[in-house]
Amino acid sequence: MLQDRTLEVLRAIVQDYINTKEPVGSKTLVDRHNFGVSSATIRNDMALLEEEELIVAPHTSSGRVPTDKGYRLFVDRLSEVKPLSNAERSAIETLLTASSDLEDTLAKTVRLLSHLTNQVAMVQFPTLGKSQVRNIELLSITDGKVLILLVADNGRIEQHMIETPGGHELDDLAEIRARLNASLAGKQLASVEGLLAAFAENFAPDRRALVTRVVNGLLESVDANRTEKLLLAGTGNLARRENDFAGSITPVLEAIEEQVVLLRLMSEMQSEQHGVGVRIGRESGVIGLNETSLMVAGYENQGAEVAKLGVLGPTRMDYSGNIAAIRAVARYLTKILGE
Amino acid sequence: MLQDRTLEVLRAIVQDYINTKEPVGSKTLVDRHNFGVSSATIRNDMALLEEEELIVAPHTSSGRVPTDKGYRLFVDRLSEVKPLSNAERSAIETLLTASSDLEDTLAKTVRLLSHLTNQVAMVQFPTLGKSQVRNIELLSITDGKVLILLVADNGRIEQHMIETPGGHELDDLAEIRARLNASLAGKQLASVEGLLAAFAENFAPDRRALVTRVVNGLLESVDANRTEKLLLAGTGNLARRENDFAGSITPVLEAIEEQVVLLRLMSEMQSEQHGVGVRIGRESGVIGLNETSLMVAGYENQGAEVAKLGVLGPTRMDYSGNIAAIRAVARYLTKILGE
DNA sequence: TATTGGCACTCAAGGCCCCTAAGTGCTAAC
DNA sequence: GTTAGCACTTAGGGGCCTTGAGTGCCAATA
Repeated sequence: MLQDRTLEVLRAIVQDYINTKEPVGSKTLVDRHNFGVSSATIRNDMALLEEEELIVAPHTSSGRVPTDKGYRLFVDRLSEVKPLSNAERSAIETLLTASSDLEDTLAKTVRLLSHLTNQVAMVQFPTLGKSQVRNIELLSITDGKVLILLVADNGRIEQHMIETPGGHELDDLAEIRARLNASLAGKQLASVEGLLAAFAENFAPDRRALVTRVVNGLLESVDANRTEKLLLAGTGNLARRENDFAGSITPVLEAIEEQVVLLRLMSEMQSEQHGVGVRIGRESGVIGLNETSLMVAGYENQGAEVAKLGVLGPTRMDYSGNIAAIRAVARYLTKILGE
Repeated sequence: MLQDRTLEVLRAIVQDYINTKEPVGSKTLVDRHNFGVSSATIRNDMALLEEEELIVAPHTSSGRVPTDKGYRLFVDRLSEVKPLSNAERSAIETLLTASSDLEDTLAKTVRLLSHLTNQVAMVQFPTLGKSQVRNIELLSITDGKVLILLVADNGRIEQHMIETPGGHELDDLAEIRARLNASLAGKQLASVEGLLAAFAENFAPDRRALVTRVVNGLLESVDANRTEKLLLAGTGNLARRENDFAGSITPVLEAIEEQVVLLRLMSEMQSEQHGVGVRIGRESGVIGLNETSLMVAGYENQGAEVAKLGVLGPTRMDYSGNIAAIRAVARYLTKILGE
């Protein structure tokens, strides 16, 4: 087991490396922090840390750099949540104002988070999984087109256009709509598929084709919403930190565009430290994200976690500060969604 | 006036520079193309081109590179549209399939375009400017919330949530909806504001508060839609071409995120060469886009141009090939939207 | 036993020098 | 108008050296 001072040394290395961007050596370390011991002692500690694969030396003779494992230990056991500055706090409160439009609110949130952290920020749309159907509407757009509208109680609204080749009577639509709402309103979205299994059978045979089309469209809506949506901001910050990446940032930008991967990762991540989940470097298991860390926290609506938000950036990032920012934004978003 | 051969030299310089990424000199030029004259003659031609500021030498003694003005002349007078390969043609036809959902179709389009050109691709949503109101719906979501739905005849659907603090009667909503549709259906979106000026006055005083809220919400919808929407793909390609930028790609990524600027540029651009509008380097007047070129073409729906699509990349790009790809995609999109 | 000073060693980075390859402009001849 | 020839320029690469920050190890110390 590593001694206390040795861990302090690790913490100092992580912090200095994050600040200076330079591999940190024993001499500079004792200069900057007052450990009360000599650099030779620190060297011994560093040898231990290196043995544990918490730090590495890029070249035989230059300072040390934290490994993924080192960052992990730092995040898990050594970092304190850096309290937000007043400026940050007030930025959150002024920029993040309530709006009845969910998309507006989330767009503001993601921009705010990217400014606070100087990283790429991500906000997931509320998932429909646990939420309920509030309303279903069927709108006749033209003779051959019907718009299906699915309103969920998490504020999310999905629209899906279907075609009705044979045309459709307004009365029929109204009836289908009424029966759909009767069957589904207040029900869990996850249960919709089951509830609609035999839905078409209640209709006269000559209308079943239309009903089936509507039902399929609705199921697609539900499904499209299970496929979560993501808002992003601050991709420019990635280029600004390019030197933090050994290779190119191309694969990172590609992973970002391929939102599916990010969404999967976000869903898998459980909150760990201080309510924020962290994936460091290769922990994500995604090739393009080898050198990036993700940090996410959940936000709530009506008492239940509905989705996540977080940031993505090079492994060399300010974990303490970002954890604080993410937590604060998640809490504040939860609060204004509740209003 | 520049002679024919001199212009041929410019074309050769542009093409070689695009291919090799190296400043091109007189000797290599005569090696690669058979001009039938010596390198000394070419040198004279190059001196003329330099005088006209069509090319520059990065350092006193190395090959020449086209200027923005040089690219411009190339695009306007020297480039031929490179016919698409069969592979490209079939890629367009297989990837771009009709779907009744506008967003789906555009998302596919933008990805396709980015693959064809290896650049950042952009597709603008149909603008509402010239299009008409097809339908307006008011949906009661909860007691205090009403969802306004604006369906335009270009396939675009806008949703906007408003609050009704005092609650609202379903009958009232139905009446407002009916009268809104009576006044607005089939009318130009641009005229909506004028048509609604005195709309609230037709209602009993005790309902006017609600009506006013609905009208304001609807106007916001119309307005939100004038603010056009943009889909992007292929930002990773930007990083891949990073060496083509003297500075960082950060400002470019920022300009991309700040879609407003891009949208304004796209709207301003008129089709020039072969139906494709081109802005080269500083022509855009946008600081962050000094070193990038934009190329856009319009696509149509129901016989009228509804929006644009195009690509963005470093000024050193394959103009001929990209013009061909953009044209083809724009035409194909027009075609499947017509179905 | 943990800490320390001392020391020999390593190595990346930067400066310097020189050379080469590709290119240029100019001039005089064709 | 074109060309050969020539003197000149310069970025970039290779080689060489120095420097500075850092290391590991060891014997001495508290």
